Amino acid sequence: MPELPEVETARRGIAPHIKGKTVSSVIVRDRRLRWPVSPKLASDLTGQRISDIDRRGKYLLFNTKRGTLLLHLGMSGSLRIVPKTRPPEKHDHVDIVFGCKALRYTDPRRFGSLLWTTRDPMRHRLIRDLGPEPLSDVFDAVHLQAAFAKRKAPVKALLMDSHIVVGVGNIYANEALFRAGINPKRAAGRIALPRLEKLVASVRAVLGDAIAAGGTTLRDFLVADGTPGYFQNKLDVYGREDEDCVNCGAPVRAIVIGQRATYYCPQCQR
DNA sequence: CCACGCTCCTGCGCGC
DNA sequence: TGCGCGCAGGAGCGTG
Repeated sequence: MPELPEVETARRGIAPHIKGKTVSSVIVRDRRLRWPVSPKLASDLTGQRISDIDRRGKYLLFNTKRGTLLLHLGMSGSLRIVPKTRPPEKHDHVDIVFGCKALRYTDPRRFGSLLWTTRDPMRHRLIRDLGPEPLSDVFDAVHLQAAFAKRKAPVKALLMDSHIVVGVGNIYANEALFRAGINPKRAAGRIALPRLEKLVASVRAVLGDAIAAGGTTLRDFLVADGTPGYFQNKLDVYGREDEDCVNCGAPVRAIVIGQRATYYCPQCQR
């Protein structure tokens, strides 16, 4: 499941291959994604030059003079640079062709999306109301304090709410709360400022570490596939039910919050 | 405004 | 070894 570090790694991986390049054609083999790929996508995109690739939360924004392609990898989406003649495999939904190379979008579970917009992408309804980037200065304890005020929902659920802060998926929410020593069930509105500061630092550290790890394993190009891959062996609690807490040795507990698997140390996290 | 639950989908792990 | 069941999960959206 691509989370923000994986999306950022994907962005950095593909950008050198397509920045400044002009789309020669678009092949849509399977329109079925979270929202059906528009029949007009090919004509909208063909002939456009990709000026740059931005990221907002887990959305990648492929900017052109005429409009922007908003791309979300969903749960199982991935992007690869392939020779345009490489035969497609199962779940290869879309090729965006640049000369002899193609940017190939693959998505078995079809939770991803490709949307074309001619308006200011920052005003697009999917982008407009997103919370701050977790690695920016806007994301700080005071912001969390305001967003959490009077909220009784578990802090983990709100930490994963993209309207409060973008890019913190299930795995990193678990990890950040562990590092901050905060119980994931705790009512968000009942966490004092100093602990929110610790949470902010933990979110930054967890995501920053993962991006750095992705950067170091970046090969000839990139992937954004399944699990955190390169980061997997650095997980302290996620997926470690009944194993020893790396901090105190108590067994890691697994519960469900908001229908999502939640792992924490009942000793270290209060 | 807020809380919560439903939904989409397929690969994979597990139990038998 | 094979089969079938159920889980996993981002995030938009509907409901109360």
